[in-house]
Amino acid sequence: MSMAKYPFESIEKKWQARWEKDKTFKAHEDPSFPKEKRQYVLDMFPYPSGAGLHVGHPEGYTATDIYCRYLRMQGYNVLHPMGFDAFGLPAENYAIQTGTHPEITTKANIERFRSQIKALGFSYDWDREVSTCTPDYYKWTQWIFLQLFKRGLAYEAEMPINWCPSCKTGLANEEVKDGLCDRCHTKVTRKRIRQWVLRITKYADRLLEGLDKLDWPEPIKISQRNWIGRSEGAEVIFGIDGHEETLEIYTTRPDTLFGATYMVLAPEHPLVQKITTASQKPAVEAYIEEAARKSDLERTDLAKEKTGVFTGAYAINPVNGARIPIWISDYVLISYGTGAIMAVPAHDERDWDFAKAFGLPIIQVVAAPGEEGPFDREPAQCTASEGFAVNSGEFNGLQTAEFKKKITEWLESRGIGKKAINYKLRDWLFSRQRYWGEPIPVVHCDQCGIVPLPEESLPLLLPEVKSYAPTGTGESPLANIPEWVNTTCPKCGGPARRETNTMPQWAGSCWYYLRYLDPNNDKAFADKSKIEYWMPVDLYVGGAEHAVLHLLYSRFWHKVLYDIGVVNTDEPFMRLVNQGMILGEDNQKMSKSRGNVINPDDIIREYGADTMRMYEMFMGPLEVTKPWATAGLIGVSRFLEKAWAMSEKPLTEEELSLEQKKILHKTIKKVTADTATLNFNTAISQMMIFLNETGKLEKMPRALWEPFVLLLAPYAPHLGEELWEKLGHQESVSKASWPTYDESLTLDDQKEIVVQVNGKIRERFAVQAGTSEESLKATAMALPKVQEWIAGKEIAKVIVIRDKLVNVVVKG
RNA sequence: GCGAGAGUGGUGGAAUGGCAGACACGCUAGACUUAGGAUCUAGUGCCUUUCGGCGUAAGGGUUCAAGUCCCUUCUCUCGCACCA
Repeated sequence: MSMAKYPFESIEKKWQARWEKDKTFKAHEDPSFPKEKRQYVLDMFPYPSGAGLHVGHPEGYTATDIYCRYLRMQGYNVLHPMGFDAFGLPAENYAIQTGTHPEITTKANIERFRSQIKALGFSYDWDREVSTCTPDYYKWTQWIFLQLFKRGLAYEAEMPINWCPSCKTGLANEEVKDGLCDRCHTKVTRKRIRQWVLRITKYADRLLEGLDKLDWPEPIKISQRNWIGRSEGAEVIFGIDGHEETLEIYTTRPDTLFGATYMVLAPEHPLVQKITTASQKPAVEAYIEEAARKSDLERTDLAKEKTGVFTGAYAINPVNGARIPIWISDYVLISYGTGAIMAVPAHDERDWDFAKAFGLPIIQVVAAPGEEGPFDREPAQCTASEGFAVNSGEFNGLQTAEFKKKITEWLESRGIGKKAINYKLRDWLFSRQRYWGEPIPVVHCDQCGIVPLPEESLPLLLPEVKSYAPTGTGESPLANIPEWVNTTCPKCGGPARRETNTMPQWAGSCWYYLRYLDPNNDKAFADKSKIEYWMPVDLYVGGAEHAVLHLLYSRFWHKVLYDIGVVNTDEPFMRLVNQGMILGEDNQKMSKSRGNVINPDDIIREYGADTMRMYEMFMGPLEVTKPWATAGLIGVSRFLEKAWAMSEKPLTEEELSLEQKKILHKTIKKVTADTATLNFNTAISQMMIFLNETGKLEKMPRALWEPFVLLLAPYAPHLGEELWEKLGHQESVSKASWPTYDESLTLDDQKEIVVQVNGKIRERFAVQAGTSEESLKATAMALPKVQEWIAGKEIAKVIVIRDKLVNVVVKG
């Protein structure tokens, strides 16, 4: 007899319609749930691309969905929303090509995404859906910007920035990877342009410290720490021979001051023009020009030889009065520290390379512990490690750490230096010269300067434009609409011009988790009581690619909102889990060009959403990168068919046998523990074991089947509902209680004891659980096999582990 | 270069320091049936006729006992990358 394919198409359609109609998963701020019985479980919302949902999306979404359904059945009030990160370049680039308004494209894409997501049966509260591109949403993005502005955290600056010639917009440092645009992989160039910048550096320390209390994957925390890149050192002032000006440098190794044999300024350093001697001027100017032309990629190419030019000027080392040449080189960055360094070639790899290239002197000032001189010759190699001081006058012999402290004090007492802290983190370049983003709500007034729009006037709507093409001059297409640009100053009423830059895509996603709390509020971004009720987010699941972008920006905004007093915690996301990437069947990243893309729609059509969901969870641990295998999907599909077939068998009301109770309670225990810890693959495996063991039954006892259906329901929610209904229940299975287990029924009363001789398994025997060590030992020793193996040998000792093993250790 | 993570059957993957390979795919044989990605039964790490031996990237160590802990090396993946 062939097994009937279970009718997933009709079942899934039926329950999706039911959930929608009944608003089964609508979340209410019900005060009867105590704080610890409320959970905010958040997915990273998708950018609704034209390509539709990718198999990667359902992975994280299924994980949180199973977890949420489990929590609800455990008596939690759960907030589980979904929305769309809807501003962004692809829709705008499409608009440039076709003239279709990005809003139209975006809306269509959102429709498609929403229906694809709904087809997977996730238990979102769809009444809370948000899109970052709607005016009622971006009104509050603009409002937050105004709060940043008022606190001096948003400022205008004209500075050289990362410029993507293809996207025709500026990029934040975080959006540049290997010197290429993170989005289109075009080589990033530098461009000097008027920008809006957010003072994230002011929060560097708090962003760093806040990490300690977060339950986040350690690699993500490390990435953020590295990105912030806090370092402690000293600023030291060098005199310049024949000049009034002084040269300030930053170093983390003030203990190597005596080893400074030359200085290097970034080509852009303002002192360069002043100190360059007439004879060096042509060479210096040429070098500066060349450096300016280079892309960041060319400039930071490690493989390349060090380049540089002597300025003709000399600095005076404050510790010993030495007169040392001042060079310029592009290996020194204008944007870090003071844009100038003292070069200690003996103890810094970069300086060493430079000194070798230009024949500059190298003086050893740090010796390894135990190293014996002489120290008066040029060292054979560069070492950055710590040790004790040599060639450092009165400081000779001091350990590195102590020397650092002493010399910093020494410099400080003479007013020529001080302790200093630096960060790699730069302020966040926040403006984009593009159309499809939130307009920045300020005007430029000749009388009043930069004037923020009054909060009551928000949202400042994105106007219609004739052409979406970037001007390429560093201004957005908005600049081409005089009737929009020309306005009046809200302060003095005089003529003023609107800001034509827009915000980056990150702006909307910085705070969307707050809007879900109260998505229709037009008085505030969210009502305080609702923030109190749900925040912070208990579990946040998404891809690791947002390690430093979204997750750092969000934390920054959240801290600002906390400082203003409008949110209740200074961190938004307490626990973070990264789902691993799903590769193609060929073990390569899925991509159109490789032709290995799996479309979720096809899988759902052929196997059903429950199979799709469950297979993605069965593939392996959530956090791990793993390849898709449609062959493996069949195993899950068979399992669900088996479950369906089981439900077709007659139901009995008889008592369970002890064996049946045991497999049931073991299964409840394992599935409960593994679902709570997001170990879905092993939970599914246990459910398979359950069905394998009970599958032979001709009739199904209700007491065995009902709890199993409850366990299955979060994983295969449509089938779960159908099976629950077939059991005679009126209410949704999601309203039922999670089954409990009796610990004593999960334990075996017969144990197999392994007998080893010298650690090798030689025999086994069965025994009542809890049998004493003495008894186990006696039984084991008496076994003929064991006797054979130990014959004629001296017994050194016998290790006995209750319920597990006996290991006889023999000599000879 | 620095940092993080990972290397287990033909495949995806299981294993509080205590039976390596659960579960699933695939494969082999058989049953049942006709064509349903069927289903059911048995088997399936390698070597060996058996006894047994060997096996978790490689090598060493700790331990009665190591996939698991420690050291060295190799390979792969992902971040960061002249930040002084």
